[in-house]
Amino acid sequence: MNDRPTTTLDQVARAAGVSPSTVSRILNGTARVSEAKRRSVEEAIAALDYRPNVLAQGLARGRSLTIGVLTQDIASPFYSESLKGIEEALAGTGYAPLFVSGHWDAEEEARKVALLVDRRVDGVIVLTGMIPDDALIATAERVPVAVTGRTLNAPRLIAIDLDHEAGAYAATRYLIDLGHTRIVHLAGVQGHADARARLAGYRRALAEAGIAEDPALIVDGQFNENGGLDAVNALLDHRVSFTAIFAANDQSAVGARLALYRRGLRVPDDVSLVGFDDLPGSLYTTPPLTTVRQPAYELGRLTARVLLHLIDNRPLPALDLPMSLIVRDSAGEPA
Amino acid sequence: MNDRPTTTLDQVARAAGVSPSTVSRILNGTARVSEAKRRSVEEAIAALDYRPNVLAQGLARGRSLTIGVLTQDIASPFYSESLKGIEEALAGTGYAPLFVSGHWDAEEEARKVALLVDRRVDGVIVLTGMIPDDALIATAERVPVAVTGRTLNAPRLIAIDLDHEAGAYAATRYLIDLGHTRIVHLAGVQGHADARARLAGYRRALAEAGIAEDPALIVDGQFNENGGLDAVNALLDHRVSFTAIFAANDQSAVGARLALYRRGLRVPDDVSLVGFDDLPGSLYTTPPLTTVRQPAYELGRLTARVLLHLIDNRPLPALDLPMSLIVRDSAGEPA
DNA sequence: CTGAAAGCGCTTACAG
DNA sequence: CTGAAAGCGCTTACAG
Repeated sequence: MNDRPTTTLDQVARAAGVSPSTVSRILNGTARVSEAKRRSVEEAIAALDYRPNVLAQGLARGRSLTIGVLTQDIASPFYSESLKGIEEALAGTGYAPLFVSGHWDAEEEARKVALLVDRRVDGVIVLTGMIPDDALIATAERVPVAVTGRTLNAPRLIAIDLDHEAGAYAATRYLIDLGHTRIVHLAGVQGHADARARLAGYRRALAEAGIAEDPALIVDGQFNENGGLDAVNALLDHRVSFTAIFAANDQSAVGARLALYRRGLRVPDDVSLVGFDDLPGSLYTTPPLTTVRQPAYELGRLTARVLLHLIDNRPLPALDLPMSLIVRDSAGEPA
Repeated sequence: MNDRPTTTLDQVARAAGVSPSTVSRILNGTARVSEAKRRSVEEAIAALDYRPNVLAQGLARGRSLTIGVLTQDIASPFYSESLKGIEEALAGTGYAPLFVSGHWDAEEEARKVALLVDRRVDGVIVLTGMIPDDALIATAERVPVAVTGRTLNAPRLIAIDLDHEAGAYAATRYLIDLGHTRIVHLAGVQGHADARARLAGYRRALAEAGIAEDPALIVDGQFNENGGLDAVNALLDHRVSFTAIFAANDQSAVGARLALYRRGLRVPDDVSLVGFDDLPGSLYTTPPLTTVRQPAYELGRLTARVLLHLIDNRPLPALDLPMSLIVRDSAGEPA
């Protein structure tokens, strides 16, 4: 039942009284064709409502016109912005993105990448993830790959990273300049390179300001709302004193904000809060969140562009994208 | 540069000393094969690291093993939950979802659907959208389609809708039972069927309670944060009196909440607020949002399942999914 | 400019 | 059980 007869190039050729080769040439603008034939082919195409079979084209040309994209969670508020950027960069190029999710599991990521390769994608984009470098290098032997969130050098592979350490430094430094010295860091998931880099930036800012690091102030926020909520609850339960929180991402900042709200602590009057990412929703938290903006959309767009260049063997564009502190209303001077 | 030589089925056949047909049969378990040949083929596959070309399989079998999914915005917090449900339902079936975005523009949606058809997807899922019914019915002549957010009857097409009117009724009724009579409705985008149904539910609840409808209380929230923010600001500027807000979706509720915050109005002490959708983030707003839960994830999963059944001509599962009021902390009795 | 032919990498009746 | 052959719907050297 699945098949309604689709019209094929051969039928068009017959209807127009020309050879299939000619139809193909007209379709692809791949050679000069007499006006008469062109016209009759175009008429036949219109009359039959012919649309080329992209799969068949792919098989014949040796390229699928699809770009595989490994994200971690299709519904992630952060990465979905990057997906949007990828969509945008691919629009009008003939390439379609094929999205798969790895869920931060190295094995699942590897399986999903294999699935992309099985479908003969013309290039692969990997949005961070836990998949080991070697696996990436190995797949780059079959197909060009562009990966974000790590530094890596290999043939047919290009890695784009942002300076998370610098972003975290700027955020922490901002709080210090405001007068805070008891600054909590809601750390990200252990093992994530981003989480490590952000912690390092926090530490560097403290050290530079001559503020001794207090291990009690570095807690696990798990990169999500619930992690932030639990961590701040625990801090409050243990009567740890602090005047500011630097969260490793906006989601954990939002969780922290709710914990404070529940205890009757005001932001920023009682506690200052700074996040990381600048999710679309962070503009509308109460109060709007001061945060480090990661250009997720632009990152997606750039990564896709770079991959296209890599596929066509063209010289690559510049790869630098800035992190920037966005000052809104959630941080102020200590009470 | 794009092509590292990939090993083909023919090479496997040669290496194993059998015909290509046999290799294919073993790959697909489509016929009995002698143990000896099976073994040598399996060895050859392992030795050559052979992976079938899914595109070529698709061409030969007349099915692409991909399901086209038209969403409106890949980064929408609501629809991305449905995408996740679709992913989940398709996992392990051999089908891969191909996501495209229509951006609430009927023409773009039609173009994107055409793109899916060009790629010979085996089925199409349309997550609401503005594309007209006829267009959907026409594409159903080429490929099975499952569409959400509307009611429609046609061959090879199945429509799944939720009862938005009932959900809105429940929300409004809840506020009325709490004692509110001056209830603002932050309406959704004009022309969206969902928006109309939710407005209707609001009206029915008022009418049933004998509360006269005040046109000044029905304002445009545009289904997004900024719309909710602007609308509530305008209400406050014009000194319209109200004690509660029923927003047509959570995003506009969040914007409304920020407007109230900025004016120093407390939620729920001064103004009660109820949303619609139950986005993942609504659990973490301050205060956590009372809202009507739309089972977005389950909807995506069900839609994908139904489509698979349609493709295989199997009897369809039940299509009902409930809306439910989730009571959290943003609504209370009027001051 | 244009057609016949071979080929892309598979599958699947058709014979044995 | 298994192979040779034809076919899926295109593209692209190769000749004219």
